[in-house]
Amino acid sequence: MLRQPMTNRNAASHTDNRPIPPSSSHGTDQTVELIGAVMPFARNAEIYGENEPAEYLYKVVSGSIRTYRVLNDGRRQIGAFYLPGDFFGLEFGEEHSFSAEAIAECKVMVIKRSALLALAGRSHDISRQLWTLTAAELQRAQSHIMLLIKTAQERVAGFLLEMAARAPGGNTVDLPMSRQDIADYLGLTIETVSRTLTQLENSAAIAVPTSRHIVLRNQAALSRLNA
Amino acid sequence: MLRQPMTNRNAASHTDNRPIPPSSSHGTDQTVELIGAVMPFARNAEIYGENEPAEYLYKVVSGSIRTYRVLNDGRRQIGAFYLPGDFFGLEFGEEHSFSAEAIAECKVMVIKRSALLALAGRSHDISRQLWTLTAAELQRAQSHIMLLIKTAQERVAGFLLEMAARAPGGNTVDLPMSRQDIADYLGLTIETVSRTLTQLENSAAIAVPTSRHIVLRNQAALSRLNA
DNA sequence: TTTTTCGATTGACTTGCATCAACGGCAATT
DNA sequence: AATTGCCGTTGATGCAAGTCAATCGAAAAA
Repeated sequence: MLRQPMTNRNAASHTDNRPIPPSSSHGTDQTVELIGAVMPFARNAEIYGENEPAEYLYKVVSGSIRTYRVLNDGRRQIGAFYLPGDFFGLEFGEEHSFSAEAIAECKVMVIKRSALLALAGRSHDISRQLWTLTAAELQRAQSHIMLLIKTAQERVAGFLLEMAARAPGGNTVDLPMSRQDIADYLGLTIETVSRTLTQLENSAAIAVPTSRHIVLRNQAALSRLNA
Repeated sequence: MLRQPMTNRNAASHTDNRPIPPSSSHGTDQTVELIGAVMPFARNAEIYGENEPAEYLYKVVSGSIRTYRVLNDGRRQIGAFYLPGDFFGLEFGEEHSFSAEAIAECKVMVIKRSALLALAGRSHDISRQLWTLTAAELQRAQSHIMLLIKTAQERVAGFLLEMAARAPGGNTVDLPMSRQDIADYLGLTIETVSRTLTQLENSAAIAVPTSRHIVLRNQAALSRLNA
């Protein structure tokens, strides 16, 4: 159940990667990307920390992001993975409820929350978009809850299907994250994730040509496991 | 891991308890309770089912409600418990993502979603309230996720603290729900819930004068367990 | 009062997943 | 080519929680 304190040994490094002033703003479209500046982040760099004031909303341009919480004894729970096109870091309250890190080098569009909220006060369109984003997060969290009550096989199958549905590319999945990240998302250990993948491979449900690249051979079988 | 198909054997009965037309509507306050009719539900009556069109938003007047999903093999996951004053059943999409049942006799205020959405289109106040409700649900779901990765003791302790924080009444908690409901909320079995409660009682953290009535003797110890 | 029923508790056992530890492959560094 | 570190895989062992089954109460029914 327990694990070494802090999974991500080589986290941080984070050479004051704070948002810089917006560069390009184009007119007054009724869209949330209104006032975005693109920022690069290095592998494992922290984008924001839990309980920090939530000054920005973020959109993934390239690469991928994980959000997580750490319990007092060091167990880490990953809340979500965000892929290109996804928004993250939107808070209703004033503080971030998770920490966020870059999984690998990535580019992230940064949108000032105060500007967004001001805009939402005037535009029904914008305020509806904020509601939309929160509702999408809620759906994700609810599916996540359903995952966490299942067996190891079901969790891994569900995870693979989720990733396949999100990233384009037919029945093949490229995982940007490590086994440790997957384990911390699914509430398992890396060993169990690894073993489960080989089980699924042996039962011909998937193929694992390289460890970060997975082919879904029998999507129906995976779905059957999923629920 | 598995359990008999469908936990709630004696559910339903549900003698067409569908919402009746609103009775009292008072002016045009900028509040979500605008167009509510109070409806009674019997113990275990279904208020709505998963995937049914989400026609209404609900507010608990008295009694309590559980929402849940059932997996194909019969495992039930309770999404949340709702106590007097709580809203439930708000959906961003067109369908309910959980089923809802009355835990015991209860009264529920019923608010037409279409009217609410129309209103939200005109009132920033209302649309902000909708966002608020969704954001509150999201927070709950995220805490629920954190619960589900913990040990049995930690889950039960967390659950008791959550209930104590929500219902007034100092360090004493009245549980409206059965052990099976608690188990399905925490991803445990009734036996483990029961055993864990007696453990907590033996370690003087709580007292259990009657099975639905629990006294928090050492809130600090419970919080320490909680995370 | 006695009986019935349903929920809660307890005990014995089984098992799935975590833990611990060793090993192998790959990429970056020297 | 050799070294170092990281990441993933595999095997052996232990424990926490699940399963099965019996019993106990308390509340409802007779």
